[in-house]
Amino acid sequence: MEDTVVFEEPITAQKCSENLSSVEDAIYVIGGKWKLKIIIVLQENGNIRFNELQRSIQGISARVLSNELKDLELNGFVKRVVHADQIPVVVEYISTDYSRTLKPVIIALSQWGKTHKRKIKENF
Amino acid sequence: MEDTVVFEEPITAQKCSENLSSVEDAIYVIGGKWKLKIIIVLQENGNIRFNELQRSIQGISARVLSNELKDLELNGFVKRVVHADQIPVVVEYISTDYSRTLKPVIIALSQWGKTHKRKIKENF
DNA sequence: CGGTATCCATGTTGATACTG
DNA sequence: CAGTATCAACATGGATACCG
Repeated sequence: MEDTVVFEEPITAQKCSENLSSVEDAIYVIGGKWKLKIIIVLQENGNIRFNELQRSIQGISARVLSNELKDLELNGFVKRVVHADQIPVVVEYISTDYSRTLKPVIIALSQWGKTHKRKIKENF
Repeated sequence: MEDTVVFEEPITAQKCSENLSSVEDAIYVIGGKWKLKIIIVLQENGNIRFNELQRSIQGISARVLSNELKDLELNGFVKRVVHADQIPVVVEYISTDYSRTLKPVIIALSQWGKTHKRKIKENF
């Protein structure tokens, strides 16, 4: 009548409202069209400059990127580093340790996205 | 020239653009403020009616819920079941097997959200 | 280069009312 | 109950120009 082995966190009814609120919190900070993408590119590159970053992310405008970066910085996912010793001043963005805690989320999303794409292709 | 053991998908530079595009695909279908929440509630309940669902999801309006459900149905995450034999007609929404493939994503987001909330509290 | 300011088009949402 | 229609309010986003 009962599973003897629990191999992964099951989605139980009790857990679920908790789940819901945690997922809500997560979506609140890393949701939206761009945030995770920026975080991924930043993790890929170690350090990257504004225009380079903009070029890396298809379709984002300077204004939106600028706003997103401010947001991400406030929440501790990104660090803005200014090299004032160079002229013209060089600004670099780097990902933080905290942004690396998102790795499991990124992996899960990436894997799901990959199989989803496969599924979509099969249906045509 | 080939890895003999792959123990977890590492975030490497080569993998990353692939990552990026997969995550993009995922966000495209399950992104936004409501979709994942609806999916979670549906998975929790097995079957649930429209107004019940609306009450379960804090702050969503009937119009938005209706649109989201249509979208989710189109993408195979939700099934709309009409019990025409009852008067007035009862409509129930149930989650599909395909929506269950999102379990790892939900778990990852939920766990991250939980520790994030903890972190935020500590900083005050 | 690394942004910001402004304007404007478009999209999204909320409130309310209404229907079968 | 299970939505839909309508309209107004607001948010978001692109385009362009501009600045230090």
